[in-house]
Amino acid sequence: MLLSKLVCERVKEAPQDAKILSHILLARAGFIKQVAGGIYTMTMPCQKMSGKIQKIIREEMDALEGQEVLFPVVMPRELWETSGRYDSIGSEMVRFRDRNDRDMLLGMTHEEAAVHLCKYIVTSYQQLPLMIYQLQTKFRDEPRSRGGLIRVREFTMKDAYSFHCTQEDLEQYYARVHAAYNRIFRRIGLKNFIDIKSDTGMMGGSVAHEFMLLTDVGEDSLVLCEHCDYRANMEVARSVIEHPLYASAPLECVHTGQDRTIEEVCARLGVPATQTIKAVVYAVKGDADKIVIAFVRGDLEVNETKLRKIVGCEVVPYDGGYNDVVACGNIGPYGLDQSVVAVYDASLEGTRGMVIGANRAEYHYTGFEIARDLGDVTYHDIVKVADGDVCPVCGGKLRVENGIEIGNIFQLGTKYTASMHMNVTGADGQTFAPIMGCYGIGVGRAIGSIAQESNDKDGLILPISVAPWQVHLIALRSDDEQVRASAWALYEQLQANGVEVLFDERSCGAGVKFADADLMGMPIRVVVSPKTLAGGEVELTLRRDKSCGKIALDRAFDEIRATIDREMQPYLQ
RNA sequence: CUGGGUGUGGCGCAGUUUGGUAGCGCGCUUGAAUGGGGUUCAAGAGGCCGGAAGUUCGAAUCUUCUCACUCAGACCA
Repeated sequence: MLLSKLVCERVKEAPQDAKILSHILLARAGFIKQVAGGIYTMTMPCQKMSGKIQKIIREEMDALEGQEVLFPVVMPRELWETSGRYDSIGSEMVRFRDRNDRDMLLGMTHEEAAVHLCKYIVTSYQQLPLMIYQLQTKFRDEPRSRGGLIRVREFTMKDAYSFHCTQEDLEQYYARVHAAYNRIFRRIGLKNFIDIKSDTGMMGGSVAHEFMLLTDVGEDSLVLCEHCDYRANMEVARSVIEHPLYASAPLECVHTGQDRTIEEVCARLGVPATQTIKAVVYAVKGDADKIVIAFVRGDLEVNETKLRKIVGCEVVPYDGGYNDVVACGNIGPYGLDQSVVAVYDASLEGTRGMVIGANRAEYHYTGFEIARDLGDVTYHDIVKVADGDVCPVCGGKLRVENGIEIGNIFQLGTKYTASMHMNVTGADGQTFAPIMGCYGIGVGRAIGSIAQESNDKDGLILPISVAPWQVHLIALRSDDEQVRASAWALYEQLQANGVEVLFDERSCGAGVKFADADLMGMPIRVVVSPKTLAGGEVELTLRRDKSCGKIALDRAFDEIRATIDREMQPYLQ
């Protein structure tokens, strides 16, 4: 490819709206161009990179006996009603009507389509296990896209669905996919990634893992143990809560004035935050009158994902102002309005001598003892793990880090096969609903992740396994007849022998060419110039460490090929 | 959805307070010089100032409405 013809504008200045490094670099290198919020055109280099990532994914999926299919992007409402998700998924799913006024939608995931495909074809246990997968554009109307390719509304995704006779078989296969995912991410050149236990969210199911690239700009919080291999998404992470026990005291109503926050009340009463009970108020989504109050120890934070699971519906922070139920912010478990749903965190079990809101303006109770004053209540784990907490597995210290989700795998169970009545006849002649797993990888996000992780001050450093071109050939002083002839000859020889070359044959200055090459990040740079030709040589530089050497012109092709082979080694399976 | 910000040649921005029909840098075109890290000089091309309505003799600038993008939060396989 000739750089002069490539539709890919490199710019010095980052777009105003690009905040994170991967976005800035991909935009500056001309790999992406925004069309609308969260919607991008990928230029040729980016598309080639996407293709190489997809190829690696295909190889790994095929090695798991995956069958590549292509599900439709547009599906009718009825298909999604069979699983109940037409109603349960919110406005992130695009719905529209076709010309016959029929309700349609854009698929954001394809469990329904996968079951639809298999339920009519797979009727015997002898056909299981099987896995089907696709690489396809997904559209999700994200409430807030951001970060260049990291979080977009339209993107290419690999999604895979497996069907099994037994849970054991699923688990065995799941482990194989797990290993394949590690290979995929390693082969596309990611380094600092891990897998963690995760919430199953709208997918349903029980066991799930997310693959996370560790980076400060990650949107997910991860809890990692420094001593053992306990790793979990903040949404599901647990920790051991220390239990300071305070002296028992009679319940007493005290005036606390305008003090409402834990800090203010603690300061006034001279107690530590661990001796208070905090009330966090939520409204049930879609039913503004229904209120959920989460009670946790004063020093802890509520994990809304955990809370959501316990109350069984969506909750959002309450902002309806103060009223009889939400008395001036002084809310406490004692004498609480019976109309609210109260959820008690496990950190409160057995506590005594605690300070709580009095459900009355300007007053708190002291000496609250939950078992004595409230009787039997059910405790749940609804708190957020904090940095430095104690690991629930080994007692070590937990660390909180940020990560980008680059892939996920779920053990779905029979949620879809059962609701959609997929029945398979077993060896015993009885029918059963197969157990499913599903597995996703976002291709565009992988590109963003590579850009985020692999770069230096001059630009991208693309792993050779996914770089759009293996070689960035530069002719310096292309007005020089000898340079032009040699560079073109080398370019044609490389191309003719299957080496992917981006050829900068423009007549501009050396600085411009080097800057472009550094920014675009091809792994191997070859320079032909009057200087190198004077010694009968060309120059070969590796982008990753800028290590540079001269090679004889007549051996250039072989050297380049050998370098490519050597550089590819770490990325082969 | 809540709260901020921004819309002016391809890109990054100034001009808006105090109305008088657009300016800078980069990029682009042409020519010359230079020739291993975004080089220099000269000459050009390119914008109905996001959109609509209004105020005014006159609007990028003032008023109202609207759209888009964006940041923080909420949300999220």
